[in-house]
Amino acid sequence: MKDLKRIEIIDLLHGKATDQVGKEICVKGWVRTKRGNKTIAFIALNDGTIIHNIQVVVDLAQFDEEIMKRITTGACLRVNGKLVESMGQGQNVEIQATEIEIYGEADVDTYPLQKKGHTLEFLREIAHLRPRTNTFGAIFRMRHAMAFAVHKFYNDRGFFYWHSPIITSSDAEGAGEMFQVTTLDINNVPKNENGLIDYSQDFYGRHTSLTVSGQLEGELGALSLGKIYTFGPTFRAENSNTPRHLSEFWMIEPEMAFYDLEDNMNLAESFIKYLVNYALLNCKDDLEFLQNMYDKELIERLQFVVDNDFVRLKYTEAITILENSTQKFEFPVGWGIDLQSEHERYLVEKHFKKPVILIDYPKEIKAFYMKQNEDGKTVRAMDILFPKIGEIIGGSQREESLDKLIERMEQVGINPEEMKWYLDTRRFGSAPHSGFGLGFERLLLFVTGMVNIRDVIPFPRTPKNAEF
RNA sequence: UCCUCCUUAGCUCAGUUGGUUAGAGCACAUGACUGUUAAUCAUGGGGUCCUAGGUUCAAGUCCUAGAGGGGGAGCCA
Repeated sequence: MKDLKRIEIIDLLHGKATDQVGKEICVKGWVRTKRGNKTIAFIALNDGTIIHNIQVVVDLAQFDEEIMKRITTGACLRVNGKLVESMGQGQNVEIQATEIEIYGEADVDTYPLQKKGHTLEFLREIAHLRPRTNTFGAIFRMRHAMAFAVHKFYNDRGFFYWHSPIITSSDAEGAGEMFQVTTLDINNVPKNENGLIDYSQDFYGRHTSLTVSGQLEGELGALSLGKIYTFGPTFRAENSNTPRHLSEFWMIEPEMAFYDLEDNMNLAESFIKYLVNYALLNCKDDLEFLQNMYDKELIERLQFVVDNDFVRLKYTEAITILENSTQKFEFPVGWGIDLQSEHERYLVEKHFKKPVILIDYPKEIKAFYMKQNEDGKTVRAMDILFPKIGEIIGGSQREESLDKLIERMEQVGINPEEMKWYLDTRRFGSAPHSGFGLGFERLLLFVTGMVNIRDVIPFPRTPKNAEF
């Protein structure tokens, strides 16, 4: 077989290789469909670079019947052929095959993917093969684009990418149940004289867990480098079985010295708009596919978010709106309650019909590190609520006063002694600062139009499910 | 964790008041067709009715328990 340089399908279809028309080229990829008659076959070949396929035209008089039989949906091919303008409709160019090598066959009796559509539930059971479908190819290309855009956004604004630890000894982050990390033999755990587990014999000589948030370590970065962001995996051992929760997910947590809550909101809003706009500009083919297949208003909704200001509202005002609404709520509304899903949905989807930033929550329902307002009742918290997916961002201005922070920790039962390293930020050169966390997969739900969070991460981790 | 619905061919599903040999579409195989676009048409093969118990002359169908999945709730990002 002639040794030709491989050209990626994205370059063939997006014009970068138009000068190749009339020449013999090489493409490599996986067979999506094969159809045809006794004299001619059409193979739709996809190499993952783009959602579209290149059509390979095979004159059956020139190829052995046995080779053609082995070319089935899912097989991987190396094809040499002449790039020509297509004689059929549906594509501009196609390849008239001269030589075909089969890299890998896909047995039709056992290969689970077919030409026709599958349910997302079925594809979840074969998560190791689903990236070969149009849908998941589009989603995971967009996942990459969004991750890249995150770094570009912050780099362009002078933020530093800060690596907070994945293994942590702090269990006071207060964001949820933690996965324990240990090398102790769990069948024969060493005990101390009090009958408790003797962690001094463990790998780190102490009790350790997987992080539930990089925020506390992020504050250390902000109070030295000025503006940092983290972007890494996060783990929560909550028994949450919903389409919006994973036990292993990715979170972006910027933290900025000298930012107040207003600055924090401005950053968060421009960040989300930047990401959505980046998707509109750079993921056009994939968005159009997802819109056609799953969500007819997807692109319109993304454009709406880019073009419109988010509503900014104090918690107290939100309670008033809810109390004055004619809507019947399952959970009663009153100042001091933690807003339920139905309340958030009413505000975002019915009352304002826009993303909403809620601020100044009662201190009792928020974390200890949030800055207390002068009213003595509320804290400088902000949640950004999105249609359909709910809370996409949670953040706050942080309490910079050492005394107030210690007082609040004692009120909620956290021992300040164990958080000495964190309190040192307030003890030495404390500064006003703010930050927030964005759930990466929740953002992906919004930009892809998917409705189940298990469909926007390659290998979802949820309670009772850690296959692959 | 709670509520609720679902589990029948490789996939998506039908299956009546419990009753003879469990069906369809797609996929797959074979054949037809000189260019198809999720090609089309014809023919054919293909079943642990989720698992374990129970009721009954008789269970895919009814009952109990379990497993897996969907949706909703809580927790949150």
